[in-house]
Amino acid sequence: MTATTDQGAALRIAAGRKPFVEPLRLGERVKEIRLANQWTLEDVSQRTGLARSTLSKIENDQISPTFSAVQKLIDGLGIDLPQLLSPPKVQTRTMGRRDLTRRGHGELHPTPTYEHELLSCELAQKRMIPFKTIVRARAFEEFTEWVRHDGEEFLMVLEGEIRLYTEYYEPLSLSDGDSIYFDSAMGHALVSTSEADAVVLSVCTRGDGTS
Amino acid sequence: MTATTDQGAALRIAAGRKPFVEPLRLGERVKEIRLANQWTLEDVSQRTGLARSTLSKIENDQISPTFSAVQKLIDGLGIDLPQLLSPPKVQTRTMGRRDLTRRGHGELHPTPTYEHELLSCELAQKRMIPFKTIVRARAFEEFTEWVRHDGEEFLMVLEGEIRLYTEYYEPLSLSDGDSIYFDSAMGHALVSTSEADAVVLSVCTRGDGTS
DNA sequence: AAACCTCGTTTCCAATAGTGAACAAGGACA
DNA sequence: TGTCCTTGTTCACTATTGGAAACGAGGTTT
Repeated sequence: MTATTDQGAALRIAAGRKPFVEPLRLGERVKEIRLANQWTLEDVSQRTGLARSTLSKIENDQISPTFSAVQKLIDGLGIDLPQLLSPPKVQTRTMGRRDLTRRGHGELHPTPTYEHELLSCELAQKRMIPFKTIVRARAFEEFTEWVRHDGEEFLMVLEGEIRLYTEYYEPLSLSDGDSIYFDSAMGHALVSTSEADAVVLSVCTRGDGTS
Repeated sequence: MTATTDQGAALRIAAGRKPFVEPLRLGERVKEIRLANQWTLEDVSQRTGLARSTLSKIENDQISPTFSAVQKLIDGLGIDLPQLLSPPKVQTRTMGRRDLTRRGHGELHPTPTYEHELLSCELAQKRMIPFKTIVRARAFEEFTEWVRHDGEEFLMVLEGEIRLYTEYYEPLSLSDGDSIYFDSAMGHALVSTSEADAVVLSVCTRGDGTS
């Protein structure tokens, strides 16, 4: 009768991982979305190609839709599955944090070739890592190997002039105010080409958990 | 016959969003996972409570599993749905891209209060959005409402002096070289406090799919 | 090589999903 | 009030899924 008629299977499921099967009020969710858009069952039927009756039963948890039906739903409603499944939108969105760094008050990390100044290091869980770098290197030869890390990097020259060496491209000259965005898994290295050391601002994405 | 028998529905689907229905080789994916763990169909049957035969048919795209079956699959296999759906785990790690923007050659987006210059707009799929902004506003009152968007934002003052108003904090003054990192879902607004318009560099995280 | 496993596929049937039509239950309109 | 019209639910029926058992292809043991 119900959509979750499991009879004997329930026993076997016990061998599985989660003892309690998430109810996953899918129907409820669909209805929510439908009403939020002020659509009637007929409208959704048009959009999804599913019968009005079918939609009604899905919304009332009277049937467990076929996966192909779910597909029709998701691209009929113009949403994606995660959206359909995350029942509440309780995104527990961390918000309201902030972290100020006054000029010259970042955390210093000197290396032979660069002098890094980490910029917002009070904040622990952040998606970007900003830092100011004084480029000491004057020749590509000073690097023993490519600098390389997961994610992406944005870089803007604040002072002076640099030359950006990358693994797959010809070297590039950048002056004060120029900026570049690149995949940082591609080997890269910076040298100053101006008299004084150049200064650049970089922002890297954090190695995230999506992998 | 096949799992993707759509007949007339295809027409109506045209009214929807995506014209091409993602094949979504679900069966293929399941098999992949099964083999990766060196499980036999019987093993998976035990874990999921689905019959061997059913699993076989699912793997060979001979049937479109019921949503309840999919549920049994995901918690039987100990994975989550996104994982099941992202077809290849080869994240096709994009790498080797780059996008140079010379000073003053970004894409201009003027507003009453700000003058934005998008910085690396050639690149489509990127995790950060960098832009330079000339702050025209001189008073908080010029904003009709908080600026607010998902994700996080990093900001450094390049020229002049600004005052940063945020929803949950007292206003903050920032001078040339100062920087700040904050959750951009928190309402925020910038005004110039120097004689000339201030210039700031911002980098936002993209509204990602991790939700 | 015959008997016996194990694994994946296929077959057949019962259970259930999906459909169109019929059915209330409101609203609008005359 | 009575006649539409629209909306969501229920019904009767067909199409499809899901399960137990049969099957066929290797592999192992004897």
